[in-house]
Amino acid sequence: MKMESTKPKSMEELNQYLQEHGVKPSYQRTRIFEYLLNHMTHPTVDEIYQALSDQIPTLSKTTVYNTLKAFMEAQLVRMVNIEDHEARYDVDLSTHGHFKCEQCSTIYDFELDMTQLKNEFLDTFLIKERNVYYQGICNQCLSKSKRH
Amino acid sequence: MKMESTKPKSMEELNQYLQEHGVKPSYQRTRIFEYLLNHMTHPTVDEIYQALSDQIPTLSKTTVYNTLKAFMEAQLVRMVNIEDHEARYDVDLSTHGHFKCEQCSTIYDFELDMTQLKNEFLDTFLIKERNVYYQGICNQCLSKSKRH
DNA sequence: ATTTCATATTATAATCATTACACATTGAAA
DNA sequence: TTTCAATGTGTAATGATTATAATATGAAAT
Repeated sequence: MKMESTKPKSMEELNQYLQEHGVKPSYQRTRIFEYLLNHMTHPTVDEIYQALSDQIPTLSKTTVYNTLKAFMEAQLVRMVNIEDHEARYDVDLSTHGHFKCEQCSTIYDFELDMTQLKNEFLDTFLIKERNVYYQGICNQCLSKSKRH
Repeated sequence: MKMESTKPKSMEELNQYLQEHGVKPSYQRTRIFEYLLNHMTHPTVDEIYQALSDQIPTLSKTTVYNTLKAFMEAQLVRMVNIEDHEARYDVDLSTHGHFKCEQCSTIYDFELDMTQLKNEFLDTFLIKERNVYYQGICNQCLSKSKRH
């Protein structure tokens, strides 16, 4: 099953997807994965916890941490460390870079052709993960400040 | 004054360099900058503090934090966030990527030609900083494990 | 159905990096 | 030498994450 489509997924579909990827589904895990699918804005642990604890009053923040760790190990999510001291999570596993706007704090995804980057030095290295983080001011904030 | 050369710098030279870049020199600041120049291994705050507190017994970790913050604002150092929850610092301001070995935890610098990365989406964005972080296993660790 | 047992969840406490704050020190200008 | 701002220091507070121990769950075995 592909998770790319924007069509809402049923709990059954999500459970099956988790199982296929070696993660035993549970109510909490499924709901957390569902949240990540519906909020591809690189949420933090706290954002996930706050959003879901309304609907799942017993939810523990530890569970969110444990679940994201399990997702990471199963390679279902990617950690985004563009901010200091706050891990963010991304279900979009396609190759892309992240741009963080200093003003509005939005994190944008952008396409990235890594194959363009040749590097002889790393030829003898085993590269498992590539992260590209840019920072600056996004076009929205730029046009806002121009208007004043 | 260029700080690239590997030749040891006198306190006077370092003071002058800091002053030129808008940082008022003090004994602590000069010694911390000297440490960064002599240890381009992307040290953490704690590593800097531990190393220097022997020679400067009154040194406070807060001073290390404050000093690095001042260096950052003066654009004398670069923060490396390749590890979760631990900022590292780099006096090498040239364009380069960082590779972290999962096994030996060494952080390698590698050359990087960012101009190769074209991206239309970001054309309207103001990019101030670019960070490229790779992870995997370095050639040293690879050859070690092959031998067994 | 009941027991068993591993796994998942939860609440709490502990840890670690970082920041805030209040006070002490320095160093240069008046 | 007085003054004043900037710098340094020690301690406490913060915030994210991890460790731990107790409870709950859920499936296999009886």
